[in-house]
Amino acid sequence: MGRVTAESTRAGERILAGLDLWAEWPTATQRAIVGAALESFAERGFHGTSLKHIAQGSGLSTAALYVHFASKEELLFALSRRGHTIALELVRAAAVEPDPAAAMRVLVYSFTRWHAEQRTTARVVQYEQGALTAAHAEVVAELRRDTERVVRGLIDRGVAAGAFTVPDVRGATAAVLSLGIDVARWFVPGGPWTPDALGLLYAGLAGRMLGMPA
Amino acid sequence: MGRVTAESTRAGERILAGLDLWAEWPTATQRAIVGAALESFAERGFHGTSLKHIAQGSGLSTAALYVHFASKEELLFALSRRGHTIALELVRAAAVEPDPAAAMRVLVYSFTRWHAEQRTTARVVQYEQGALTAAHAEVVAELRRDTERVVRGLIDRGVAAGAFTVPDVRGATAAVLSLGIDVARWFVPGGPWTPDALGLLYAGLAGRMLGMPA
DNA sequence: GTCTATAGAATGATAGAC
DNA sequence: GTCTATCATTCTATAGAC
Repeated sequence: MGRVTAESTRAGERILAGLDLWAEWPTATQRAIVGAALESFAERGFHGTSLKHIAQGSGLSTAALYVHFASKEELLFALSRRGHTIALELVRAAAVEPDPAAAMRVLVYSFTRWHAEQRTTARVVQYEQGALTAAHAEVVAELRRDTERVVRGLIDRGVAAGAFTVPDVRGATAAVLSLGIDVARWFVPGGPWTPDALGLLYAGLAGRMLGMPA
Repeated sequence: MGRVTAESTRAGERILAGLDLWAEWPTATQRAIVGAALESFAERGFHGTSLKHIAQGSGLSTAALYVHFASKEELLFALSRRGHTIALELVRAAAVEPDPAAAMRVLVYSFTRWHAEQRTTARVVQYEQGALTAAHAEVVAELRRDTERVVRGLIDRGVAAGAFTVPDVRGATAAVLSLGIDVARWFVPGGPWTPDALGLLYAGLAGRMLGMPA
């Protein structure tokens, strides 16, 4: 199994390296604002964050923020959409691998590692949807449905190929996604696992859930 | 396996029936306040909830709330502590079963079903800790550590007895808890699973993760 | 124990100078 | 594009009548 895990790691690392959260915000000021908002939203939540937090975190006045973003909620939306897009691209990149078992290992490795490494972004993505306007919430809901469809499609493919054995494909999809997503809630750097080690561990556990031969 | 799942269901149902969230609040007014707070905290989060929400949800004025609770944060703390205590009692009751495999099935079934059935309470328990004062956060953190210890202890016992095979006991503990906890985030009544069906499904998936013979 | 009224602070967002 | 100043509102919590 050593070879297999090393391959998953390398493929997963390549995928993660190809994703850049910041591509949407080219200027230093934008990045300072988005970075400060990200930190505060992740730590205190959207409603627990005031513009003063974001202003102080980015070294600007509250008034200056409005030159770059129309409102606090628009700032959250931009962040949430970008994070959801990254997560979707991540699972899509993993799912292109033809062998379902290998694809699933890479997917769970990357998805888990991303939730650990980018814990701040992931928290906002996974837990602050309720603060969006209805129209904005629908945009990210569609991205979430796409992500879920990719994972479900891969499990379907694995079952059809005889690589996986699952009692309930939708249930297995929910479980695989839950493992990764919940990492954003509990993971703290400096604990028992590096993001890499956790990704490998969870790839193995997900494989067992899907009835993959060890 | 039909017999085994039926037994897990019955044992889990007995445990859930023995737990009463409301025992701490005997009067109708208290229950109205706590119920309204629970709904709003779960839907909008602590910081997204104003006293007006709670007052309107309970049919009282905002001033009347202060007769029953010292502050909004004390109300959250009372709720969070009670919910954490229920979750701890739940896993403890499941872990008394001598056979590790049976105990784990009952534990995952009950824990998952509780997070689905009591989704409102579970959301506040799992996602609003950050809004507590440092002193109150420490109280619930200790309850969480106790819960984690019970699950870890059961996995240790199963490994020692040869009933489970896991590469990393702490990692397996995190994964088993994550499966149940994350249900509070995504579960909606009326979807593809009843809380009972999801509990059974996840008990099976957790068993596979732990290397339990089917 | 409940109410109306309100204090006192903080909030999201805007106006207008530079 | 950034600032200081400020508006209008909302918030948690309290005062005092019943």
